[in-house]
Amino acid sequence: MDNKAISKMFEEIADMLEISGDKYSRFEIRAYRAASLTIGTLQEPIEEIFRKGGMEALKELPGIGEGLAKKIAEFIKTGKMSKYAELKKRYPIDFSSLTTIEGLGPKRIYVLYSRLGVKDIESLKAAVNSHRIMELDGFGEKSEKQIAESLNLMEGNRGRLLLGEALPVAESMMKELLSGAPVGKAFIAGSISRMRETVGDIDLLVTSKKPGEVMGFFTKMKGVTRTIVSGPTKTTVWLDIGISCDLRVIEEGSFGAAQQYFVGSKAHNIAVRKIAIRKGYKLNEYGLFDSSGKQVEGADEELIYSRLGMQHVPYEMREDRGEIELAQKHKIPKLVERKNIRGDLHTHTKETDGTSTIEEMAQAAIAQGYEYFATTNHTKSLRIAHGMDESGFRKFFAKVDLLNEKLDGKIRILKGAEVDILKDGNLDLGDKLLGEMDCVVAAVHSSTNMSSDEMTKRVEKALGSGLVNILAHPTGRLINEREAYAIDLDTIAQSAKDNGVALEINSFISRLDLNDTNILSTSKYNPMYSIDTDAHSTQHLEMMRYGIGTARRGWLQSKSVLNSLGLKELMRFMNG
DNA sequence: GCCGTTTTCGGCCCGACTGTTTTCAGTCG
Repeated sequence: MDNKAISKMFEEIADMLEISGDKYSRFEIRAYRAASLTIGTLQEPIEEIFRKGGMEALKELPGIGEGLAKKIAEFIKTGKMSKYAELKKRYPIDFSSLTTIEGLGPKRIYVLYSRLGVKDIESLKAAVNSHRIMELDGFGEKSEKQIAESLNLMEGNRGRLLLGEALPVAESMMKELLSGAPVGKAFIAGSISRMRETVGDIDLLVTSKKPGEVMGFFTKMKGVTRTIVSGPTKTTVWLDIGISCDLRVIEEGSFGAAQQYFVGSKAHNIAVRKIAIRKGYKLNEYGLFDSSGKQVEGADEELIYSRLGMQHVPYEMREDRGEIELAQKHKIPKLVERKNIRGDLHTHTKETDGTSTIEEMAQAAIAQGYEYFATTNHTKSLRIAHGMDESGFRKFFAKVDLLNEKLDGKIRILKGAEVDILKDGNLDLGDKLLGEMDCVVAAVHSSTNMSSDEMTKRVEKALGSGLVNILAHPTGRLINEREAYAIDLDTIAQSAKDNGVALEINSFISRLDLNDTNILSTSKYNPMYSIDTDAHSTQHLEMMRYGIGTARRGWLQSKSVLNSLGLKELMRFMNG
């Protein structure tokens, strides 16, 4: 994907312009940084956008105009960006890695380069070891030590964590703060609150009249390995899980404004603050202020949006992807919620690669408050997961029948399978058995490196079989591990709609597949979506919230969610 | 370099913390 490369280049161009001392204004530099943010957080490949819509489509992206669109097009077509190359010749410095060092920005990196020849991490390490950094203007003993520490930390840095890894940690920290420190309200903000699939740091927000005490408690909490910065309102610590955690302490009267500010995203906030300015206000984390400097809103987030003529925006939508305009028109959709979910349609048991029995899964699903759930074990060609053949399924289903009787309507277990879509598009179980099942989930698990054309045809054939109800993890990606396989989701979404097949939003923390942008882009075909956990144990049923978060990031409403239907309507869809 | 209910020029989001330059620039989010 070129997105990362282009985003990095724009950021480095900004860094180089900043130290060049040339005629460039700080606003021009800011424009490059804004564009870098836009492209870096884009989840559709930029070359795809360019291929479909050309220069015009590029210019529709926030912060991209004529000039930058040209540079992007140049890079997509030639693999080079002349502006970047020219500057790089003048400054052969690896800004993108050096700026990851705590306390180093372009200006100080340039000092290190011109005085000590530092141009990458290796030469920075050498400079630290020679103890020559502390002698430089603008540096001192502390700066050198901070750089040394940050270099050490780099080795253990895990980068962005999965949402499903970070959120439970944030929740337990929140609990510890509430029970041990003098705090009133407490709130998890940042990308976690927006349910982004990966998380770069944890942002916590609390109200307190004794900020000093709160900060003291916070820096000694479980999992905190060192304090990075510490002031009266803001403290940053490093956690043993390999990311940092910010705590902001504010007063009750500013809680809503602080929420608005720290939920983000940055792009959303900048857009909202511009609206505030146009209306004669100033918005910051302490409140909304009129031209005389008087606070007119602050405690309640909803009232801030309302004062700006906007509807309250659900956290998951705050990415500056069109939600600002919807909020101004009061047309924010009512997004799907946990309480709409009436069952889970993709789960496994011990019979294949799960670790819980069907009885345990049933009890756990009852505890979730579900009306139904589908047990969908793997089929025979997936040997690694001990996939079952026809006789295995028949034996298992006999057991399910007995259990359904025993449960006496407390929950309905639907008999199903996660059937492999074979290389030729055929399904990995006999039609007769598949036809008898309540819920057939189909998935690609093998031969994933075929062309987009072949893969699309393969999956289309399966969807057209009349036997499939749900297409599981449609792109096959594993976050931070494996790219999506090549497939044309537009064709697949249309085919799913035509064949009465639901597209899965797989809630497993390393999958989240479809992802938010996939949902946004396939919604125009109006297919149904099924938010499932792919649980391999009873605990995994808890992952439903990540799938719901992803669905909400894709602006999904419950009317498009298959498993928000009651059992009767669900069966009508399955048999239809 | 971007952008427009201030629309083709003239603005451009806002504040906290740190180290070191005795008054603030650089960095960060």
